[in-house]
Amino acid sequence: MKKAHGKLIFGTFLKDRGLRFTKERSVILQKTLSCSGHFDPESLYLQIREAGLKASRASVYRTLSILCECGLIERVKKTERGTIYENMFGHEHHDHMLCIQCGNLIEFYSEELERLQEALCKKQGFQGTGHNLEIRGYCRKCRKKKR
Amino acid sequence: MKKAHGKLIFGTFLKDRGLRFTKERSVILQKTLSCSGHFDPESLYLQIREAGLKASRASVYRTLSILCECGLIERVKKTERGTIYENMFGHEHHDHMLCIQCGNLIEFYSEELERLQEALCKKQGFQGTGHNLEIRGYCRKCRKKKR
DNA sequence: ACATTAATTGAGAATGAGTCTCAATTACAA
DNA sequence: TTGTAATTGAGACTCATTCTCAATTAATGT
Repeated sequence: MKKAHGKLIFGTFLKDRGLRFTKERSVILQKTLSCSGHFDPESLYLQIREAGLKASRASVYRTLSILCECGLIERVKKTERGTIYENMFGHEHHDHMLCIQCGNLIEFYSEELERLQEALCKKQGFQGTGHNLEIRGYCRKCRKKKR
Repeated sequence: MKKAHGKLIFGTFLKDRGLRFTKERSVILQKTLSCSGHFDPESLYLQIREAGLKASRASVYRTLSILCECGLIERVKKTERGTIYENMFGHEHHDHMLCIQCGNLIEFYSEELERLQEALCKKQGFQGTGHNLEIRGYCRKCRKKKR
C-alpha cells in the first residue's frame, strides 16, 4: 500500500517531466522505500545486487537524485564515508541526535523547536524552506557505560 | 593579541601531547586565525602559497585536524566541494542560515534555542556536547530578486 | 653547542565517493 | 510495430582527502 503510493508519486513526477519509468528506477525506488531509516548509496547498490536485481551504481546515484527532487527521500548529511539519505515516505519531519560514542542516530521532533525557528527566520528576513539540526553527544546507553 | 593567545592555546595543546610546534604548523595556525569567517583547506593552502609561505597540502590537512581537536576551529559541514571550516577563536557559538540561491551563510544566535535544545536532550536522556543547525532557504536579498 | 631520537614534512601515489562518456538498449507515444 | 529520445552500464575520470616513506627537524638531555 505504501509502496504503491510511493510508486504513484514517483511515476507522476517522472511523467510530468517526460522522464521514463524504467525497470532500474523501479528497483531502486522499491529498495529505497523498503529502507526503514537511513541509508547510503553503496549499501543500497549492494542490497540490490544481493537480491539478484539489476541496476548499476551510476543508475543508483542518478535515481537517488531524482527521488530527492520529488521529495520521497532526503539527503540527511555528508560524512567522510559518503552521503546519508533518508526515506521520507510516510515519515514526518524530525531532527537528529547523534551519539558520538556508538554512532546511533536518534530521531526526535519538537513543535516548539519548529515554531522558534520560524520566528528566528522572520527576524532575519529569511524565508526558510527546511532545516537540519544535529545534536551531538552521548546517548542514554553510552552515558551509563562511561561510568 | 588574539593571535598570541591562539598561539598559546595551540602551543600548550601540542606540548601536552608531545607534539611539536613546527614552522609549518605556525604558518597554518596564523593563516587560520586570520580568516574572519568560514574557509576551506584548499583556499587556505593557496593563501599560504600566495603569501610566499611554506606548508604542503598534506600539512594543511593534518594541522586542520589538530586545530579542530583543540577547539580553535570547527568543521562546519561537508559539501560537494569539500569541507568548510570555521575559525572559532574569539567567536561565540552560533547557528547558520544558508541561502540556497546565493550560497550566503548567515550567522545567528538564540539563547532560547539553546535552552530549548537542552530541554529536549534531557527529555531523551541524551547528554549534548554540541550541535549544528542549518536552516535552508532564501535570504532577504534573494527574496526580493525573485519577484 | 651538539648529539640523539622520535615527530614531522612533502611529493606524489593511493583511495574512494560521485560524475561523466558514449555506444547499445529500451520505454513509450503514435 | 516503429521511430526516437531517454536511459543504461562499464569504466574512465574528477577531486577531496589520506597515506607512504625517505629526508628533515624540533626538543630534550648532556
